[in-house]
Amino acid sequence: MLQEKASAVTDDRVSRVRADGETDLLPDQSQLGAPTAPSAPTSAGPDQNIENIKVVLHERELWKRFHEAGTEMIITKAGRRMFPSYKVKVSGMNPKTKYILLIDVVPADDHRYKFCDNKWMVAGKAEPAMPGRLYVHPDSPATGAHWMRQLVSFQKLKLTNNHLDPFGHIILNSMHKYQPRLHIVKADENNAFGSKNTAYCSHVFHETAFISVTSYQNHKITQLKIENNPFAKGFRGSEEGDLRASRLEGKDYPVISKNMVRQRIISSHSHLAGKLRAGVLTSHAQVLSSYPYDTGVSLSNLESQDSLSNHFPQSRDPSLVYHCFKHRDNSRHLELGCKQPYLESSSVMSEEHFFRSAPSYESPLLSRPYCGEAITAREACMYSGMEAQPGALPGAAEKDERTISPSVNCSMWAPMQPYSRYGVEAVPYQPFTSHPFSNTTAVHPVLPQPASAMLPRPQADLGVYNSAVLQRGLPVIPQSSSSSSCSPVLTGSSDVISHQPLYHKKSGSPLQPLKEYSACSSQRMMPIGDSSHQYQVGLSNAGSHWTDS
DNA sequence: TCTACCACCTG
DNA sequence: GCAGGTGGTAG
Repeated sequence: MLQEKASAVTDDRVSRVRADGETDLLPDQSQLGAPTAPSAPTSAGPDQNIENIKVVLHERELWKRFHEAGTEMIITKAGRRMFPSYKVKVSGMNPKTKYILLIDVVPADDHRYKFCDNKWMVAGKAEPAMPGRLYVHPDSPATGAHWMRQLVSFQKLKLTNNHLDPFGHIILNSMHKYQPRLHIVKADENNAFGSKNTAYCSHVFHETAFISVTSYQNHKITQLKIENNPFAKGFRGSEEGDLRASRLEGKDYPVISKNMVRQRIISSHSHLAGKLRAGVLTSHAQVLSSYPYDTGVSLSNLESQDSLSNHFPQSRDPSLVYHCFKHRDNSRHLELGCKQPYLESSSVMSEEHFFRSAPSYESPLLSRPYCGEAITAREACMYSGMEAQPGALPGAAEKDERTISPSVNCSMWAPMQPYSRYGVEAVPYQPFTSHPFSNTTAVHPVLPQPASAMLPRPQADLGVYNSAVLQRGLPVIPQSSSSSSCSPVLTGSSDVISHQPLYHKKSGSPLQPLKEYSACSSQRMMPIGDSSHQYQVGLSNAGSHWTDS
């Protein structure tokens, strides 16, 4: 089900994940001017060659076209797919090793934007981050051979602005900038990760960054979508799609849409105003400089190309950053049963400041009291084990190369930081004290009640696999158009949280993947389909900088 | 700014 | 024929 036919990806840039640890590896430090040496992905351990994995973004040229115009992604209550779709070509995997591929979408910065004068501008502080969720590829876990055989498509991933989304879609705030990230996790013997020697790599393609909107702001983006998205074909064939609009209104002549009128007016006004003000058209310079998290690192060679042309205020550099981590912790067995067991969703809210600063999020879903420690914990990660349930996932057997996860229960929970912050504050190869995806240095054992337990929906229980994990886990701040990171080794702090059940399930509510819900008569459960692959991640907020609004 | 609905389209 | 993905539009 994944993937459409594999197609050439020659135009895509290969992520610089190099086994030899060459320049492709761009640890944070290097970006910050620190010594780069040690950043080589820790290839510690036998068969830990996850750092050799290369990922090429499919249709990179298309992504770049969008990026240059300032990519916008529609978010709706029901969930909207991304276009272009996130598809990658993976190579360098061990054909027989099982991997889990997942995506998370993290804030690119802590700003809220507005589309003004035909360009995006910072419009204030970002809203508190939405509950972080992960989208685990439906084929996970699968062997390297499986992943490398064809394109890996995440086209079914959906974005929503519904804070209480019951479908497991990735929740975002409108008018905020986000950065999707791909994570490749080496599944352990139980088709999960978190146990000893678990390693993962993260890949960030900066051209996939976007601003979430409820309706398109930039007409260029609208046109790019119409021109390239097959589902929007009905809007093609006439001057800027106006003819179709006309037809919809029962007219034979083109009708100029509000959007176009607005943009045309804005455009001309901007053009004029710019000339009047400075004698030249406005540039993005001021916007660029407004980024607090701009590392100020030299926008190197690789990146500047798009940062200059991008309509987004750029906060980082487009080159490829690579980071690898290896989870050493033996103490805990963190399982991600993508195919089988879906993890119960963990609480989305993990930080006290979140509640203080963002009361609006205190929905019934999230308002459960947390224990003090949990509240203060900024980087808590949680893992909880669960009974194996082999074969629970229908259809799993059909996939020859994939294995059924005997048991799963994994949940990570930590605050999310704006993506770009990593470049500024994160320490690249800092040993993980918690989850592989977490780059936090401190993990607090206490966890809040899972908000998911109160979710009135099916996927609330699903794998929620907190991504804060991922968020924190990606230390790197890619300053390049694409970046990768491999985890050094997780230093076993996972057990710190391991003894704490992440979920407090209602009795009778099995911790299973949503997929199974369809076959399960358990209350609150209902079939959801693909969305089950989207996991809730920990809350994303991280710091005081999110506190506002 | 956001939502629900629409006609049109793909698969 | 159907389910579901599109952007446009009214409100």
